[in-house]
Amino acid sequence: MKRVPGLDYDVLDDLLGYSLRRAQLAMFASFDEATRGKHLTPPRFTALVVIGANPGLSQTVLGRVLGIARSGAMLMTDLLEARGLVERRRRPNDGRAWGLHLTRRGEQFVGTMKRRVLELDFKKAGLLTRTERRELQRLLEKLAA
Amino acid sequence: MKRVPGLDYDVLDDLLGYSLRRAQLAMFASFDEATRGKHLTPPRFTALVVIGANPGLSQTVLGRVLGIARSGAMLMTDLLEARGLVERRRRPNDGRAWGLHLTRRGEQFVGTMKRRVLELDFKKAGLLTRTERRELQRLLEKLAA
DNA sequence: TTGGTTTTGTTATAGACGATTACAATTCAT
DNA sequence: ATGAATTGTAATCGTCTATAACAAAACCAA
Repeated sequence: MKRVPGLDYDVLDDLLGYSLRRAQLAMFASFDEATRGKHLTPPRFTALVVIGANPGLSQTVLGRVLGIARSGAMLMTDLLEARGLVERRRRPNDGRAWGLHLTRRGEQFVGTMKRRVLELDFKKAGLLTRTERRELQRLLEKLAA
Repeated sequence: MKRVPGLDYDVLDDLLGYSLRRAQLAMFASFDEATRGKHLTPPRFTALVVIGANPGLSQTVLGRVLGIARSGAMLMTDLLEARGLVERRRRPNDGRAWGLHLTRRGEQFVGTMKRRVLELDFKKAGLLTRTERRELQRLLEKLAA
């Protein structure tokens, strides 16, 4: 979302929320570049990473992580399962919930994507010095808390 | 999107893009509080502010500001017009494009909303010192450039 | 144990939002 | 003057999300 030259943005330039949105769009472009052609989106990437780091978690928890309803987490799981990246396994102690796991192929895929996303994220953040980056992350954390 | 306790977020915690998203959600909550019951969204608010500050702009330019297609800018305009906040006026020198303007009611509404959104935005940003806020905005601008 | 409550996954449905495509009217350029 | 570009519009589609309802399983309280 390039700034339109010669346009008065009025109060928007004073809003932290708007600055955040603009910066986020810039980072989203990096994510896009890192995942081009892989049919990934930030939520899908988040899901894969979290499942990889927390094998066996339920769809309900996945929904909570992503901030969406259970039904949405289920559709997401369907998609990732259809692509052979994730599988549902029965839980021994709970017949209701599935446990989500990465398949071997999923693990390999996520590994590659993590590297590429990290790389591009750091490249874009390369506009900042290391000190600035750390400071930025600290301030953002403070806001989100 | 509250953090799920006891969950491993893996590489997500190292990604600037993810920190930005979390911070943005926090700010979005403020926006929500400021505009509760007014049927506003960030894009609608942006449209109203920009039309107010640049009377006579075209739907094409509005779309460019919002980062959406012309057809979407048109639907947005339809909505705001139906609510009596915006009106299309014929342009003397260009029979194709409409000029967008706030109605009197629109101006009043936007004025109130600007004050409230600014107020809540600053309140949320009150977690930061004035220096921190300025620094944060500077770093975000640098990223988005 | 039993009977009510809660949790989980699932299905169905609807709505918001944006993209793409195609088209007519107008303007622009050469 | 005529072909190209711009603008608004309409129609259609896809993606993502929410809500509501339901069955199966687990939990809990007496």
